[in-house]
Amino acid sequence: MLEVATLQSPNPAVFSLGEHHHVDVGFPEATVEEDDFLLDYIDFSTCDMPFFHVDDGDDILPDLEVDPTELLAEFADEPATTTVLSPAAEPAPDGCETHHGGEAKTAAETELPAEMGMELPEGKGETKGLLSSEEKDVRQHNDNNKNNNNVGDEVCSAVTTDDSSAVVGSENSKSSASAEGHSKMTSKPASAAAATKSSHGRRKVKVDWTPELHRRFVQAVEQLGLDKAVPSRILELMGNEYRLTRHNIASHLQRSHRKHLMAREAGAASWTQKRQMYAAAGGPRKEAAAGGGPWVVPTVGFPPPGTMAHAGMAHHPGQPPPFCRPLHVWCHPTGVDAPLPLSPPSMLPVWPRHLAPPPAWAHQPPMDPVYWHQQYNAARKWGPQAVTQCVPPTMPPAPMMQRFAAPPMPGMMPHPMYRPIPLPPSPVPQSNKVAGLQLQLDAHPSKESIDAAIGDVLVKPWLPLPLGLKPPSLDSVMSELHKQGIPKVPPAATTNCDGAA
DNA sequence: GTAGGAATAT
DNA sequence: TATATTCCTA
Repeated sequence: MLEVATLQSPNPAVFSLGEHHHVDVGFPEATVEEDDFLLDYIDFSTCDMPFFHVDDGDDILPDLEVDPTELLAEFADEPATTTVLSPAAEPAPDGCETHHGGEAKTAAETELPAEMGMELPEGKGETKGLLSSEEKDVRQHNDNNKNNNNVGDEVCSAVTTDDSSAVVGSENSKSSASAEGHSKMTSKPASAAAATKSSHGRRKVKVDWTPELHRRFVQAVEQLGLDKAVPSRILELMGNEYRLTRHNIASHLQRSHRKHLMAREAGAASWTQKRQMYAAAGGPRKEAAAGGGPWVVPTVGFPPPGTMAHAGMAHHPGQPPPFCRPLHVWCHPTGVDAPLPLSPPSMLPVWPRHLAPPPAWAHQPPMDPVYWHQQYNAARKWGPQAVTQCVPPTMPPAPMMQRFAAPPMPGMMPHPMYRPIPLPPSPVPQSNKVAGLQLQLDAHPSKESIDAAIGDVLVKPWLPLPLGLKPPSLDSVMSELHKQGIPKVPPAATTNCDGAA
């Protein structure tokens, strides 16, 4: 028998936006709070809603894009395969046996070692020039899956999604053993069969990155930390229940990152424009009387609209600034996880109303050098764009407005965050001289990294410094931090992550 | 040989 | 546009 349970989420994913968030996606170690919190880690850029609202639980597996007409046409050319594959003609116990039976007699199978399913290289490693009947088999079963919601078929469809899901190993091993045992005609693991099918020069069946799948992906990225979020590791964390390949992950990662950066740039342009408009207007506007609500132009640079800090930039004076999601990580391409439209987009807080205020950690960054090392690496890998600002849910008691990312989750890598550094006088009056602290990446940077960061501030349109003002010196930064009670830089942390002092 | 990631193809 | 595939590099 092929494994079935692993191909379905143990518990149907149920999300709600109510007061008590029932979040259960069957993701290991994910408690309700953690999971929910993870969602809020994600900068939905345009997103103010959790990734998705899933209550059907049936659409967990990646959908496979199959054109039935194409299948029919293909099968018309291969009668032998067609007859074997017909579920009606051969109602296999698990819905897959017919599938494997069909491929059993192909030349492809005879050429393939039984071990292929354990680790089939994707891409260039694919076997080429094999027969295509098996792939067609798979496709037909995929089609059946969509129509029948058959568990067994679901297994098959999941299998077809991938050719080398064995990266994780354990589950695949089970699958292999099952596949081997379930049919005399199938000595090959299910994934191997899929590999065969996808190895005729024909493109693999697309993985449909459903919201659930994407969410798992994001969770994995979050868990790993941006600097360690590489396809193989992501794949490990996601498990192989979706039968994804490293290339699937890599492709999605690449795409997501690209979108992320594009959104950043677009937002940067938007922000620059707004700032210019503000400058032309001559100062903060008071719109409360006009019914539009008061807002102030930020005193420090902010990421583009939709990012946390951008949202945080617009808070009512004297009131706690809205909390912002710290990590700008990718909405689902379909937009199902996209936020409700903000109106005006940049003026609303993004901290979910249904959530309790974040805990106190939001006000104080961890001082663990390892942590900052990770932040540094993340910034190095993803660039300063990957680092976003975040404001605490409530104004901290200290006369310093710090903006830090979400707290390190148990067992999770924390996120890049900004640290406060003194900000030169801003166009907006500051009641406190440290109220305009600008946040900067890397809590304990080397002087070089400070300079680099400052340079970035000067360069990045969304981190503008007032014209004619010079960035603060390192000494002034440290002095101010010391005044505010922030521990001095640990010696070990004063070096950058390359170990250079 | 393998993995990551950019570029390119579909 | 989303995804797969290829190619290059480390």
